[in-house]
Amino acid sequence: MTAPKIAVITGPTATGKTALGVLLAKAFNGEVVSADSMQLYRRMSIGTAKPTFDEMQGVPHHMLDVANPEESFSVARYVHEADACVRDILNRGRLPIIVGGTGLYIDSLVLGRDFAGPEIDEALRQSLSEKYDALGGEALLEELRKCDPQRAEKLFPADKKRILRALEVFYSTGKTITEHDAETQKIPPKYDAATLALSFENREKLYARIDARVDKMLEAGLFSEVRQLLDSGIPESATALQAIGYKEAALALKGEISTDEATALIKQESRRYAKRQLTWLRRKSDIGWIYWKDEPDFEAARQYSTQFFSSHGLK
RNA sequence: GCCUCUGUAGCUCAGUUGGUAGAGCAGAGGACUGAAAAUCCUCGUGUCGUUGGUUCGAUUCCGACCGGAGGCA
Repeated sequence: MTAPKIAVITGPTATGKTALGVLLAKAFNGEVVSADSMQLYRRMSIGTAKPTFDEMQGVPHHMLDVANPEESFSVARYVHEADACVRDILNRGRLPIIVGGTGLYIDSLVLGRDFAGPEIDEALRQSLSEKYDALGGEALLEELRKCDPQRAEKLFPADKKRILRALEVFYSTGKTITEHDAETQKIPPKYDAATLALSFENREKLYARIDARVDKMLEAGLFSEVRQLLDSGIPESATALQAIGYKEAALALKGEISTDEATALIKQESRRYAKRQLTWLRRKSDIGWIYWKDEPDFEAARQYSTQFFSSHGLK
């Protein structure tokens, strides 16, 4: 039994993934499955550059608007729901094209990762968090060292999230996260993905494009979108408010920083985000990279992509 | 025109009682298995404005010049 073939289009933010995804979906009888940790929230469209109705050009898109901003989402839930979409598309004889910039989501979906434990024990997470805040990172890292020295070795005291998660996995399943990871690594990839990544030949071009897109978002009404979210009473701790553009706009709306400062911050954070995305992607060897020179050249990309997908057995 | 202050890393500045210099920010690189647009780790050579002088040795002291800020006329 061989893994079903699917396509993936990824790359840092503002490189034209959405447009290329639609273009290829039309060429390959495909449907788009978004892999974006923020576009999946409803009422967050401008700041997440969510594809508009026109941009979709009739191509079905999945995993957009599947959660409310006040909900907390997770990779596990993404894999669960996105995988159902992918199977459904395959069953209907069409090609699933995963489009997005959230590397962890893409990898987890493609590899068919199974996450440790049935559900998050919110009470346990909460108590560990309080303990971390009270005793400090070194103390919790020491606690982890006693049950999972290998994992503790890799973590730094300040990495609260990962220390807590490692402890959480051990306390709720009795198995260390190291053991769990080793087991999931043995599982063969669930899908045979042909992965394309978009970027620019030089960093300045990418950054200029990001800056320009932020300006467009502001013109399109990012601030009023954020205002509406805040007025709807979503908690400040909501994952959705960690989105770049939203957290900074929220600060400005509360009067803590000026709109100019917010704008500059949004641009800077977006650039840093793109850098992290590149770091994530660079370690992967089996990616077909498309580097734009000045502007995206979708005709050239279509040719390259068609060839790339064909060589991976997609048609 | 005169006086005072000032010119050190992309930016803001510290410092060297004379032995060629260091922070924050910016930036770069990396990690990443249930918050991932999140979270975390690492990385600082630059004609110390230019040019003369003093000195074994000057970015540090002295002079001139150039640029900036303020004050007096």
